[in-house]
Amino acid sequence: MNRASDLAALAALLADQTRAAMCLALLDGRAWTAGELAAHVGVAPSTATGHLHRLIDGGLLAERRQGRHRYVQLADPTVAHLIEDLSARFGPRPAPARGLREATAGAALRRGRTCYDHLAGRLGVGLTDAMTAAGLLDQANGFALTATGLAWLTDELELSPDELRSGRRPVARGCLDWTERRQHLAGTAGAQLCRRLLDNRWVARIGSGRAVRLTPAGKTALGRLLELPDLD
Amino acid sequence: MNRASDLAALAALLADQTRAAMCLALLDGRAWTAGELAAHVGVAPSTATGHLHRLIDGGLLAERRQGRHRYVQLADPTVAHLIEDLSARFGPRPAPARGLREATAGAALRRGRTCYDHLAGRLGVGLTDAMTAAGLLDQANGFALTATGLAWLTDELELSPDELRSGRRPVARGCLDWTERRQHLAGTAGAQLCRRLLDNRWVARIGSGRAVRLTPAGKTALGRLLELPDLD
DNA sequence: ATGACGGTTCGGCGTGCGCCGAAGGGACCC
DNA sequence: GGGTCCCTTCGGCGCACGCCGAACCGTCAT
Repeated sequence: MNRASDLAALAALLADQTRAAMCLALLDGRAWTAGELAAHVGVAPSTATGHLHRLIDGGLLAERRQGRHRYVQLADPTVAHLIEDLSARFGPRPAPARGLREATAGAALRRGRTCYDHLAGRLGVGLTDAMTAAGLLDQANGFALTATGLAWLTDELELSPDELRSGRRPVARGCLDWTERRQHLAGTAGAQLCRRLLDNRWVARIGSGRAVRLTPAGKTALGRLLELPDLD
Repeated sequence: MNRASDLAALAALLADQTRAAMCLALLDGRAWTAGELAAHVGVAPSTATGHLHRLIDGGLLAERRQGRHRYVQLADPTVAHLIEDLSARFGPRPAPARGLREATAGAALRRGRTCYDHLAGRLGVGLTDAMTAAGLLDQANGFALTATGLAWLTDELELSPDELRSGRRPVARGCLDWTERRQHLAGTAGAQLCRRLLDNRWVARIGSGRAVRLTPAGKTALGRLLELPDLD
């Protein structure tokens, strides 16, 4: 009985179109100000304040006050995973693409983007497939790094073994992509890998959104380590 | 924009206490009649009808009409996983346990139960741990069967390899238990394993609910295959 | 045929909640 | 200090939705 009200209360946080749009925007993993979010989802600042209160009280969002700004972001990776999981129940949006500007932006997003803290889009899925083909990842019987996969991350990409297995978060887990309808690597391994590729400038952000692209340097460097498919 | 309304619409289905209670009841994986559900959650039959309509239209539930009865159950395993995932965000309910009857029922549930179509509770977690210790399951770098684990299921427990890798559902996946706060085996492997243990009468249902127990026969048989921990 | 039963449809009631604009309070800049 | 900016609180409006009881419709029993 009480369990049901907890579940209902949690679901109610996402059951409003405005709050849902806020959470989807925050899936980029970055901190937004209250005003930015209000403008992005198209409501008055006062309305946004109320929504943010509820989301923070419900534990989905975390806030950081700084001067006269109030930054807000997803409380932790499990929240991002929850929202991705829920979103995955809908088919890929064919993207109406009204103008050339939106069309190319949509195409860039489908090509590669960050999904909270790891890589998604064709880039994320392609990388995951390449790692699977190389025997680094086991996708057939679940979703886990193989022993060689773990060694590859620490030796070739110089990720810290300690950071990889920190906390309760699983090292490797699948995250269902809403455009590709395919699993891609998430978990701490996915997050660390994404960070390393960005740090190395093998992958770079396009503009200020979630879209990313493989740089020429990244293409050659990764090509030496894996059999990369053609990522358009 | 449209994506947000989809997400909100899906969440709205679970955002009502009555519908949430219905879904939690259906987590036992069985088909309930509309009247049973109405009585269980404490609303009038007419109210239940409306809720069931929405849940079915939203794709969370599937119906099967039979004579003057209308049976309803969760549409597919991904729905069960979704609800379990959401529920896992709350701590374990300490179970107020008003009377002896409820206390023992709660204890039985914590000891072992089915979670939609696989085993949970201490039994499910213990079995998962034993399989991990035996090198059948990799929990450290994700959640996947090892090659020997796959062979064990087909050779020792005579599960059909074809059935194991049928459809889009992953063979092995972790499901977070709300009493133990630990992962246990789900996915087709978890479902097939549960079915086999019930068929063998190594595990038996207690009464008509979700509670199950290890039978003496099951204890000796499984003890030959694994290093089973003490399951109280 | 008659009645019991499970489920559904419909109308009506109450309320919870999402929205806004106006007014107020800190933080920052000059 | 004055002005600007970001955010918040408050009051009020209106819609959406959850609830029930009454009436109705098949199905199954006797």
